[in-house]
Amino acid sequence: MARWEPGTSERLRAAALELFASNGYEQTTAADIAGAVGLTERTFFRHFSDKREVLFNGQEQLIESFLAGISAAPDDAAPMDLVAAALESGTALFAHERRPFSRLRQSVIDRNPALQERERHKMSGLAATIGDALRARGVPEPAATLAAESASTVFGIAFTQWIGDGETRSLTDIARDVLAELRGMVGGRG
Amino acid sequence: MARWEPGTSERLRAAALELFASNGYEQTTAADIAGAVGLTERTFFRHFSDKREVLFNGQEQLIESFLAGISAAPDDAAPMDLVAAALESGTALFAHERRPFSRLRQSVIDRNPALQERERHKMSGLAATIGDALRARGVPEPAATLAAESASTVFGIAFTQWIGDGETRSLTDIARDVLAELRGMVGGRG
DNA sequence: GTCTATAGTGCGATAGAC
DNA sequence: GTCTATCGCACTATAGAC
Repeated sequence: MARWEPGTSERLRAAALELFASNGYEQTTAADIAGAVGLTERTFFRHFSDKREVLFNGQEQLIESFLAGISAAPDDAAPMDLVAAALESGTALFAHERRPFSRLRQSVIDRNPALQERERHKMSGLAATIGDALRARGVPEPAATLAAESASTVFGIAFTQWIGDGETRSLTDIARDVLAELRGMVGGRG
Repeated sequence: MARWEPGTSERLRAAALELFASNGYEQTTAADIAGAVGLTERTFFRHFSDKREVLFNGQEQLIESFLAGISAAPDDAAPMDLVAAALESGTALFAHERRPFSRLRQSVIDRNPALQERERHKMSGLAATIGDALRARGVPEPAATLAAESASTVFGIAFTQWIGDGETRSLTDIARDVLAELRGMVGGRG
């Protein structure tokens, strides 16, 4: 019998989401979350560098998935092809069953400016990492940054649609449509 | 003779930038900044809702300038024409003389993750406001959001170039080039 | 202007796993 | 013995309430 249960971070995250959803983010202290899983505030901060992080940890695989799509693309792929490849791969993580969880989490974030700020920061980090991958493949500036930011923007818009009321399409399908819309809008008629 | 000096916010902002630049953001307390201009910590927080805000207040005219460009565009302008108009107008605020100040301010931000987070948040607010303006002009979704985010991205990339070492072009000229690059990249050859 | 709650840090002590 | 997760306590700064 272990002295400490495994998966402490996961349990803290689950408890945090639950408490944030029912009592509000600001009304929930770090000590409340820790207490809910039988730990102390100090331990909470060992697992998460700050209180917001408890809602944003575990996104590493999202980044990895975007990067995997880029790695798998053919050598002669244009920047926008790499964006498409990254989106195909990155959006595949969001299975239909995940929608209720994503909706709940987003509703918490949408009600708090500090959390929105952190969310933007994370999306920005995603774009930066994609940009690095593109530059590593030889995409020059400013194309690499433009492409990376476009991928992040398309993902964000698609995600918002995906968790929208009554939406049933897959995130991947939505992202394809949004990307097509971007191509049409920027490319124009000519 | 006034009871207190006018331009308190401005003096606090100037003192803050100076202290952040020389001592670091985290090493500078709100009380330090207030003390530097003969005020108390409490007064600092009456002028700025939080410590980071002291570096980001005063960007309202940037937003207004972007919106003015959109308002002035012809009725039949396409979304990307509106992006171009917004950028022309918004970038015009950054006169050459402002470069040293912008460089110093950015160097402070670049050295602190919390400030980068706030910066992203502000850029995000800019994109959201542009998006509102586009929707008000009848641009549908997701084109409005895509265009607004593109404007914000182009501005960000152009700004980074503008404060780069040895750069002499105007921000407006750089933004034009970056926007052209975006058009070329997304539009592709066809 | 004062008072207070909370976020977040630093450090030493403890106690199981190995 | 080492390693690591936890606790407990003291502490500062932010930020908001009064």
